[in-house]
Amino acid sequence: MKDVASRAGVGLKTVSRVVNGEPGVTAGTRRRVQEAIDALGFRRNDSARVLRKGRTATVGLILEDLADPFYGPLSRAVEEVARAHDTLLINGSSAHDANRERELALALCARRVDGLLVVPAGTDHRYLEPEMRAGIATVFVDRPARAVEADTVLSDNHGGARAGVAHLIAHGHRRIGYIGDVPGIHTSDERLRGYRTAMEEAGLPVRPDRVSVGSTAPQRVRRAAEEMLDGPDPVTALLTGNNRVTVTVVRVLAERQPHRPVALVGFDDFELADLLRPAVTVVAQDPAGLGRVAAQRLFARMAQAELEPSVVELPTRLVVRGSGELPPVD
Amino acid sequence: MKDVASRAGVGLKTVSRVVNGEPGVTAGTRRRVQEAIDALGFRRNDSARVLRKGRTATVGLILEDLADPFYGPLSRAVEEVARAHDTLLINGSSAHDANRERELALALCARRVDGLLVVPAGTDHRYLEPEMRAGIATVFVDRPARAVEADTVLSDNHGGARAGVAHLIAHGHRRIGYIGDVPGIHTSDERLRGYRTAMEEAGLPVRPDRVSVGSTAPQRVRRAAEEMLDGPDPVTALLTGNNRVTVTVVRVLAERQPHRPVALVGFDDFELADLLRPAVTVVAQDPAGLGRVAAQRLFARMAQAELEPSVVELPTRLVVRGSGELPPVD
DNA sequence: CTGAAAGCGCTTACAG
DNA sequence: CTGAAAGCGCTTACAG
Repeated sequence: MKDVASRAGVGLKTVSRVVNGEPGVTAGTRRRVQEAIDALGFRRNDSARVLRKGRTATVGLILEDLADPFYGPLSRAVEEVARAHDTLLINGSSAHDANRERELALALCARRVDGLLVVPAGTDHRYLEPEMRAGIATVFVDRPARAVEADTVLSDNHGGARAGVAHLIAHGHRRIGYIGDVPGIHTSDERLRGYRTAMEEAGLPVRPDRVSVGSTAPQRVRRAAEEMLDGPDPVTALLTGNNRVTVTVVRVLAERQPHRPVALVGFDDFELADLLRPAVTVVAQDPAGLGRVAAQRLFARMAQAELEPSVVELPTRLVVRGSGELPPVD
Repeated sequence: MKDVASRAGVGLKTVSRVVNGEPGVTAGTRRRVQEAIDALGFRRNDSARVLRKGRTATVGLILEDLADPFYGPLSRAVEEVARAHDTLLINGSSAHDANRERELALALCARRVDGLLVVPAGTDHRYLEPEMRAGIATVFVDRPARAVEADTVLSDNHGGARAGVAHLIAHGHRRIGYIGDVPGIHTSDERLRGYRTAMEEAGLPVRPDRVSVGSTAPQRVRRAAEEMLDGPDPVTALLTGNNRVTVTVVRVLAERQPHRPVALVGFDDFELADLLRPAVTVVAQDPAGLGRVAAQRLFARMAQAELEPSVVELPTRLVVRGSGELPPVD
């Protein structure tokens, strides 16, 4: 910038004005400066700009795994909102690891992102309190923070699971199993609670051998499903707690064809669910909606730091396709 | 940092040493500084650091759409390589728009990312030459840059499509159609070329009414498929040019069941392809491999700017599942 | 072992 | 309309 100024024979500030399209420069001067810029191949360094301005025009998004199809649309929706605010997005995957989440979040804060969106992997987010006090706007998505009061955008996990099980009950099922994710994860706990609620509302027993929570690794899910299907008092229907679980259970059921058909409702929609036979009935979340609403809240808070923390819960939607409407077969 | 120094009664440089864990500070001094840091809630500002150091420890990745399942694993693989180099990743979606690609790339360059990975949407990348000359390492992924010589990592699109069509021919098909993406996109052109090569090698005619390229919008693909299936001289097999096209064609074929079965090989693998009936035979790319290899090349170039530009082509893999082995039915 | 000065590349506040 | 000075928050190069 100094070189441009001396080459154009003007002051530093004039170059700055031209580069930023500010008024108060005669056409002639502007042209001379522009020529110097072109000749020297000058490109403004936004890092230096940031240092003076105090805003980085960057927000961070920490999620579990960018390769999971649930997070692609979520991240993309955040990006679109950020773009509308001329802001770039730094993505980071915690890989389901609380330490990695923390490292990433603090690295983003050290870069002074203007805002931070976090899908919590960890169970204690007090480490973010100093950052939030220091002015980094923070919104939690998909799961609430633990031990910290902050803006949060969730799906109605309890209501969705409850509706899914009620649907199975309405189709005559009484022996319904639940296979879900690791306990302690908010979404996982809420969906299990929804299962319990629906069962209790129908006066049905919640038997421990019909509830299996743990890793979503195919091996574990497969074993859990087989135990429920092959026991002495086998289930006639299943609710699966997320898309990873659903996919494995669909595989297990497909292998058993043309055995006794088992009804299935999956939490989370997935591509091609309608093309499977039977097509899979799901409780659909809106990942893009989660991202959009959370990002909008983030920018609102960035503009107005003194907002009261709010919790928003987005509705889920039961998508009827066939697998959830199979009648019970003993 | 100034406040910390005066509170601890030391110089600025000593604080810097403590913050960065550099040697040459007595334990007592270190402790005093640390106490001041804690008391004041000091957090180093990495933006300022960047300005002095010249490195931002950030790389950018521009792809088409983060919500597309092809790019999730690719982006994630880049992130892992970046993480191994203590570098953050800024993602940006061009949304298939050349102008948006350019805006994003230049915005990332203005922030002085150390490196840039680009899945080209545009057809002329000369706009990046000044940035590359100025020292921003750049690698193109999945498609080559136009009008610029640079590192490039591709899939073997021609070979993959050729193998897919040869597979259909080996199963007795002679009337084989190709439905692909917009012409002008490198991957699209190469796959079409692979189709032609295989047909010509078998002495089969490449008829214009059996080749349809254009938008991957379901509506267009559906019409293209129906024309080839319902014409006077209908195809007995199809090669689809990417995952978006495959999904739509699978839908069309499923709706026509139990009509005359049509063989299908899809370019790109997709989740649950094995659960469809028939399971879908595909030419699988390795999106994570593309991301990994490209990112490794990027960091190699960042370390050693004078490397000769190279082009790497990753192999594809034919995954036999059933749809590609259906015999021709007239 | 420790620190004062200069500087990274911009913008802000002010004066002319 | 234009520019010189100060400063954003660090690190580098050097001296003590």
